[in-house]
Amino acid sequence: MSDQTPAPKTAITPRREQDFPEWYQQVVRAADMAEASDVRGCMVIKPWGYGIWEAIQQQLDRMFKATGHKNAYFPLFIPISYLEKEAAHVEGFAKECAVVTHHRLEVGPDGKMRPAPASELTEPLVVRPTSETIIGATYAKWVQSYRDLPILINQWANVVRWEMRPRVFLRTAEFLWQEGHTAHETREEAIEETEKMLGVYETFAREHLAIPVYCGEKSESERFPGADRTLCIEAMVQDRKAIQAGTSHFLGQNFAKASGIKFQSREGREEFAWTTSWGVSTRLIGTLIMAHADDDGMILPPRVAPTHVVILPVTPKPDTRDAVLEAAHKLAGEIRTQRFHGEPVVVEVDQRDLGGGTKNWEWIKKGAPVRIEIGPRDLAQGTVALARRDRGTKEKEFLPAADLPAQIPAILQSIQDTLYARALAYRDENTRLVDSREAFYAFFTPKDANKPEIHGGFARAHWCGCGKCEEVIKTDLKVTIRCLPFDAVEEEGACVVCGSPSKKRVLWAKSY
RNA sequence: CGGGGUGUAGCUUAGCUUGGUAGAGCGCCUGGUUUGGGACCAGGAGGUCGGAGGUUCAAAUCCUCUCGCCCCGACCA
Repeated sequence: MSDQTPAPKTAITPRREQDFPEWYQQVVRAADMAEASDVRGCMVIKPWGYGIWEAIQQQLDRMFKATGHKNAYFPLFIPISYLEKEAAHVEGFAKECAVVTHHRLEVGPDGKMRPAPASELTEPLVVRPTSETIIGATYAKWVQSYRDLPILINQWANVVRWEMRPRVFLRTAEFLWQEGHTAHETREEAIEETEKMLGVYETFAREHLAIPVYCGEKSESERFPGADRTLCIEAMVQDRKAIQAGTSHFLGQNFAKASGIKFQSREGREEFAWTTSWGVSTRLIGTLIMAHADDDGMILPPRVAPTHVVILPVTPKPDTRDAVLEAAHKLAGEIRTQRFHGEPVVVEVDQRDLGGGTKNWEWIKKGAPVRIEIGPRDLAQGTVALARRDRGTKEKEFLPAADLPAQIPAILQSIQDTLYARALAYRDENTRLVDSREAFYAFFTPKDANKPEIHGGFARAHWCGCGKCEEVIKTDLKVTIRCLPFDAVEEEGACVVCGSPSKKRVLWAKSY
């Protein structure tokens, strides 16, 4: 470090290129989004983080409703026997289940609380790691005729997966998500549903989260336990790793057979339903952070920001204080009459008794899209100072206060667009066509093995389709096939691992 | 669960090798000076040094056990 010119001071230490995982944690902390709890692997989502989740929820929910889905709620506890019904499913989730075995506590001989031996459950309950089985068992009761189909239901819930190595938002033992579960009369209809919901996720990621994603299908080894096909959206974040941002599964008749979702068809035959499931989780918040934040903290796409505009009254002298505050609230009121994508613009006047600089930096670190300062001089001149989080922290523009409210929606959209363009450019710069094994290994090998720099990215390379080649790469480089992208064109090629012929390129990357 | 590391105030940590029962910075509280900016000065609150046992006149410091956390692996939205 000593031989370098000092980098400009940033709000977050370390910077991204110094230590990305640590930077991530510091951004979460500086933005006051969440913190680790006393329960291992579980996080407390604080108001600013939860506000982002609420925005995600609200907007996705609207999209689900628009595609014909309704919300419902199913039990948190799943009888262990349900999980056993689908072989691949048990296999996939058994190792990470929290299990309830008792229903009462008592004081033991050592004076400490313990589960009362007499209260042991005849059948242990699993805390849902996902709800296919219990929802399947319920649907089985609901469905008798083809006229009962389709069932199009979504659930907003928490799930528990006992992960070994938790990371705030990205991998926690308990997390919040939505899981859609649908049942259909035909295979074609279920596949159409699976693809439609992936499309919803893609649109949401692009338009709301300002994150470009690749849509595609998982290879067999990465498929959801029990699914026939797993579709996904894959995003690139700033350490050039991939993160699965959403999945949509075509479950075939696997769960219908396991749960007994049968119906009498139009022809009078008894048939099994075709089911799907699809979900996104609080992991999206982690994805947002890693995709957009910079060395001064979070940068929120306006569409999912809990607060769009923060007004910071500058009150240096007691005699002008009241006038400044009044003007600030008046401006806030005017901006609130504006709409951004159909919703009122959310404005907060921060008049806490703290130094102006402190407050300004707090909002920078939280990633509020727009900060507006209004002080005595502005009052005299009829201006305000506007700062955008997608520009430099010191950059501010003095604008006539009267015209400002009407311009806010356009400014927010401009920030939204800038973030998307930036993320897209970054992803495209770091996505390569790779055609040889040597080039592939070189692409994914850091120059300094002891302290790996940010390297690699997405490689679009040919693959013969066999699991063995996939495994070799995973073992050697920790690189996996993220998906078989839908946009892949047919071309003659050779598998980068074994050289066998291949018709299409797949997407390879290190991943979260 | 395997390998490595670590545990001192809310956070970051000094002290531990050479035992003498804690020191700093940030944050917090109070007062004052400041004010288009993460300010300054003064005063103050806050720690049974992860826990249990042992050695000793005396343990944050030495020994034993135990628990938590972090990193690397296996697993994952």
